[in-house]
Amino acid sequence: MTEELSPDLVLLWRLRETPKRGPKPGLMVDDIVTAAVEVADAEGLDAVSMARVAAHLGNSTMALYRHIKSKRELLMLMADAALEEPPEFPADADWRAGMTLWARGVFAAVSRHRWFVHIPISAPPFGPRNLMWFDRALGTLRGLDLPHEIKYSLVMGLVTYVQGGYRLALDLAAGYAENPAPFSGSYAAGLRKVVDPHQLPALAEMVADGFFEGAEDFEPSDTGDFDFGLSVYLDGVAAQIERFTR
Amino acid sequence: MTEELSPDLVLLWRLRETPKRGPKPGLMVDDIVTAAVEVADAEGLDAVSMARVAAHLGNSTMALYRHIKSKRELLMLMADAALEEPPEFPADADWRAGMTLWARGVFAAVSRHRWFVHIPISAPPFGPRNLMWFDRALGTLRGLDLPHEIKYSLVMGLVTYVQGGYRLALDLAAGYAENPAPFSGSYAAGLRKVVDPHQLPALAEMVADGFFEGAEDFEPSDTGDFDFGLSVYLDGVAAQIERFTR
DNA sequence: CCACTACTGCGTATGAGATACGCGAATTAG
DNA sequence: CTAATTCGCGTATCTCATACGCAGTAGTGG
Repeated sequence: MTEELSPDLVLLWRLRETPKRGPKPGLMVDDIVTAAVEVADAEGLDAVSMARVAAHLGNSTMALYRHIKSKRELLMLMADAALEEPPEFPADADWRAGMTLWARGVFAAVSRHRWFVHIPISAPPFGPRNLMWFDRALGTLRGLDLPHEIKYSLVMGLVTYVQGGYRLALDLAAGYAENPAPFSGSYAAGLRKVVDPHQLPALAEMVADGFFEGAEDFEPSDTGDFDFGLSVYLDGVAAQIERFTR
Repeated sequence: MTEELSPDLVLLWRLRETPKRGPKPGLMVDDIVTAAVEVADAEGLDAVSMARVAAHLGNSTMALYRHIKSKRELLMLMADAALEEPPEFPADADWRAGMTLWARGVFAAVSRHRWFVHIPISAPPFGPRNLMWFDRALGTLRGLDLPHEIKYSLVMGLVTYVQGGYRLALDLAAGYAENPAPFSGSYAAGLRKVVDPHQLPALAEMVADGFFEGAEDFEPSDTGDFDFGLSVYLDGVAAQIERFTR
């Protein structure tokens, strides 16, 4: 019954037993991942090439392939490493406080590793850190008498919303930092030029009222907008909980 | 006062006037974008290289650069092209029906162009189609006496949630199609091997109850999960509307 | 202590991809 | 006609991921 474990799983959970024969490895998977994370933190995900990571380690490019099958695998490992350990959640917090803390925790981790949101996802969460965060999110609903399926869906929604929101915020911030005025001076000025009140009535109304005027600054530290969005989702969660527990 | 328009804007809105001198162009921006979209539809976003798109058009690679400054620009144009025209929304629908229709419309468009969710966003929405969809979303809140800022935030939340949800769903489906059993047989089997009840109590509980057992199939046609998430968010919107209008 | 075996690091080579640069041909304004 | 443009595209450079295989190393069984 000791079924074969998949290579991805072995890698993510560092389950490979150290070989008896052969030379001592001068390099470990963790070293590679750490180096890749450092490169990404400093210069962004695009700067993470096998050559770049190897140089950061003082090794040659091809040495990495002894420990990692492909760059895809490296990215998968980075995605787990970026999430760090989730913080301790107070046991007495209700679900809403818990989810808010959870979102802030994700924000803290992602802020330190902004490239996280760009790693392509191709499989359900499976790394140790990913599962830890998933567990903590589920944990906020502990004690509530909800079907597993509802809990799961509510948490998946939370994950989706939080990651989507951070991705949008960070992308805009990065785009803005790189090119502060993509559309002739300002977003508002650009909109005024192309928005036709007949074609886009609702938008035109906001433009006319000057709503976009001050909004040049897309700093993600400006979490006000994001927090509001989160509270909207949490209001929805509250409604569902009420519906199911009454 | 005729301020200079930015190149991106000119390109997105096709505002460049046709030059008087020189040979007739045998190629237009729209041809290139259409070809790129066809390639992406058929073989995915990774297959979209300048060479591939040019070959699809029967032109040489470098010919494209006469019309497009960089691949980034091409992707930007593709992102707008993928969104097609939004459908007509019934005028008598309330905001909730409107947002639901909106989400379904996005789903329909994205389903035809699954690569859409992978195009990196680096600036606020500005293409004609993007603004059209944005306007329609704002339009669902017409007639409600809400501050612009609240409407804007509610719509941004909707966009975030819907795109995030589709991205997740499509990525998992793609990953599953490519590698149906990434973790020794099944997700459930893999989880059973690595989830420690002391480390991950909430998750372990679900695993023990067999919750993940049947969930091998990550088909995005399975919109039930997504619809539920959307309804959660819309419940939140309802709560906000109630708070602000009464 | 020796041969064997399972490993290690890494050099070389291949093939794709983006894109700078600039040439020569086409087209029209004056 | 001549000069001003603008077009298509060939050539070349640089960056990457990665297949392949060699040579050296450390336990192991004789």
